[in-house]
Amino acid sequence: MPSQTKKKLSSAASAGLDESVRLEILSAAAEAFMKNGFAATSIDTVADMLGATKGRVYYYYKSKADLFFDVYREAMRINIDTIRPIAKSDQTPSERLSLMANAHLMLILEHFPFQRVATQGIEMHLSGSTTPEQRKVLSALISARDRYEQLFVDVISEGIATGEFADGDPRLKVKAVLGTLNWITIWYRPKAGETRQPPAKFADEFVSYITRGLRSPNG
Amino acid sequence: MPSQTKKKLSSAASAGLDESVRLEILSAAAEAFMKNGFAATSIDTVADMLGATKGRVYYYYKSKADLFFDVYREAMRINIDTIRPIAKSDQTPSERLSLMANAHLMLILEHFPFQRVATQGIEMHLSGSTTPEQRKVLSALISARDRYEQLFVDVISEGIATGEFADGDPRLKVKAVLGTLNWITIWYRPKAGETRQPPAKFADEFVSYITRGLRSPNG
DNA sequence: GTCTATACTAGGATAGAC
DNA sequence: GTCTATCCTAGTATAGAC
Repeated sequence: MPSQTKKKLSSAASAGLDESVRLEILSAAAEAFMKNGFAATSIDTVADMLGATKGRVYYYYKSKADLFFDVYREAMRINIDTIRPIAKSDQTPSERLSLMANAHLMLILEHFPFQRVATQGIEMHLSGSTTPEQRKVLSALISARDRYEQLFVDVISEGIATGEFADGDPRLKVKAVLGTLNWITIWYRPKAGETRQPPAKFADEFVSYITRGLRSPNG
Repeated sequence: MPSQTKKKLSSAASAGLDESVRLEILSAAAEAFMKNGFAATSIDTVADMLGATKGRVYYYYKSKADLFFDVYREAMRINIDTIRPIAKSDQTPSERLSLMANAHLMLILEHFPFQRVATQGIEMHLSGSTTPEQRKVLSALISARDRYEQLFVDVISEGIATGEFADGDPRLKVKAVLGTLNWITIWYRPKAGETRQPPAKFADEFVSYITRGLRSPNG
């Protein structure tokens, strides 16, 4: 029996349902959240972008918050998967950090809507009015973000230890570094057409600002 | 006739009405917008914080957008008034820039809700659905922000010219600098009680990161 | 000037048809 | 699985009393 229009597949693989549909919804949602923020985005709008109606969205996600959370989770997954190998590679701390900063910047540009959502923050939304299950999800996401930042903290701590980086609190330094980069999601607006343009110009400017900012004066 | 409960005063001074009430509303609004963002903030909430009802707020502001705009305007006013004198003082570009960065950081901490609102951005809200009058206000605010950033651009350009700062696009460098600082409004949450604590620890960390980041390698 | 209605709409969420 | 129809709440904004 070939040619069944893809049905549930192995119920094994499915925490959820049709994976490709889920991703389609996810990226429409990311774009909507990027443009209008969480509160101002309606499920109707997301559905419209898919040429569908609410029904479709609510079949995959039981609430707007869940949808938002899943966008955030996806962003963190991408980031950790990309940056971790660099953080763990065997180069000097300052070499690794340059590469990490550069890669993070590229991730921002390539997955702009997702990264923008990630910077909107999650704590602030749904103040108080969250269900217990959502609280659990929320804290899982927060700790994913912390794990991501920890990759940077570790490399910077090493660099301080070797004397490559200036003394100081590595956690604050990470905030400085990620602030430099994540702020891009606030002021930069990629033209609709241009995905994946590599604006080498500003990548270099930012990365060298960061590495100089960290480097020890007597390094 | 003494002891009139403060009435309209000289109608000359009043673009608006009672100034002190307006400021009270403004700072309650700033706090609400900081916590929940524009869309998720209701006028009822703002009124509650004042121990009043909507009526009071709508007497001073004809829409939520106007209220938001006024918070933003106030933030820019504070920033420009504080930073401009430093930018125009007669010290070396790198001295001035350190002072400007430090002052901007202090402004963030002292007027946290206002600064947080300023970083939420204004363009994004009310996409499309704005009245012509609001569009005018909006573009006035955007140009206030641009004037503020220009203070930094000018100093950095000078510093590049003198060789104190590394070569590169001054506009990008400003984004890097302000990103480092403004990002604080995203991750930092001041304890309810502590206004005006001067966490000298992290001020120094950030300011020296910034100055090293800008400085010419052979400076 | 501030309050208490009240009108009006957008939008989250669900039920049930197909 | 997706759609249509509907419920229901929250929240903007206004009118009119005090």
